Amino acid sequence: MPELPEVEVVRRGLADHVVGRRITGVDVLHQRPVRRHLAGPDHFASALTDRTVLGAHRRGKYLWLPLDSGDALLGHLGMSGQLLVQPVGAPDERHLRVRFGLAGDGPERELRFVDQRMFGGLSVSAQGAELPQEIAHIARDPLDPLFDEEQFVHRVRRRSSGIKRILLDQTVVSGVGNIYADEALWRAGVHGDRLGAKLTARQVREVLSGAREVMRAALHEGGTSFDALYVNVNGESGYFDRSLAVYGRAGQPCRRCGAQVERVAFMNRSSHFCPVCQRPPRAPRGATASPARGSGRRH
DNA sequence: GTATGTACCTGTTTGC
DNA sequence: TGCAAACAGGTACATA
Repeated sequence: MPELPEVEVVRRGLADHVVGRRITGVDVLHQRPVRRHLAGPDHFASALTDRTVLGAHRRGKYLWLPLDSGDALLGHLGMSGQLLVQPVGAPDERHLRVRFGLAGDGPERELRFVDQRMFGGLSVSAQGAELPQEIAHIARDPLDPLFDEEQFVHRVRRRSSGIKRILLDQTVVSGVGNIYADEALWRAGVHGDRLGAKLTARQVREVLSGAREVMRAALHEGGTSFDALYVNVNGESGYFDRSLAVYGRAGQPCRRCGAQVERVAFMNRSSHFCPVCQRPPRAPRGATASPARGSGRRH
């Protein structure tokens, strides 16, 4: 599942293998991945054909490729999207959605957008040189040199939502998904249900620091991979999943204290945490204790 | 402006 | 064995 490190790995691959090449043709094999291109698949294809890719940029989990037309190809991998560079004639992937012909130095290639679950998407943005207007609302990510840490602390502490939900809000901080939110919170020793407004500035900084640590580590190892749904442009998976502390480790011992990692439902997905290292907030007056969470103390 | 819940998707796993 | 339900989760959107 692509989060910031995975998307950055893909961006680097695009910078190496696609920038400087000309798009010779576009084949939209499924309409859903271009649903955000409101002018339709034919317009999407014609706006890209015979255009040269000038760069490969990223904001959070969004990628965009400025073109010599002044437009940009804007993309998001969603949950299962892949951008692969393949030789012409390579067998089609099972979930191949959009194919781009590429000409330039060396043999002809294809850029392929493969997406099993089709949460991802591609569109052509009219703004190529700068941040596309479609993603102007996406905040900078924690690894961005221009990320404003003080503003982040301020915004988190103004919110009365749980810190995990805030971390997943891409308008507050980008690039954090379910996996790295759990990992960052574990590193900071903060439970995801703790309200932003109830955290100290120091705790918010520790969560941010945890996010940076886990993202840097993942980036170093080429991204997280669980089920072959995430691969880089060469089709290679990352190996970071071996280093995850809580995500996907329910019932296994916490790597720090040995307590059993817990998994609870959260926003139609899962949260993983150590009930000892990350003490849940006290239930509001009148609320009953959640049996899934227990007392928070297991030793 | 903020908080919260849900639709969108498909392949795999789980349970009956 | 076969079917149905649950599950995975990022984003946009609707509602309060």
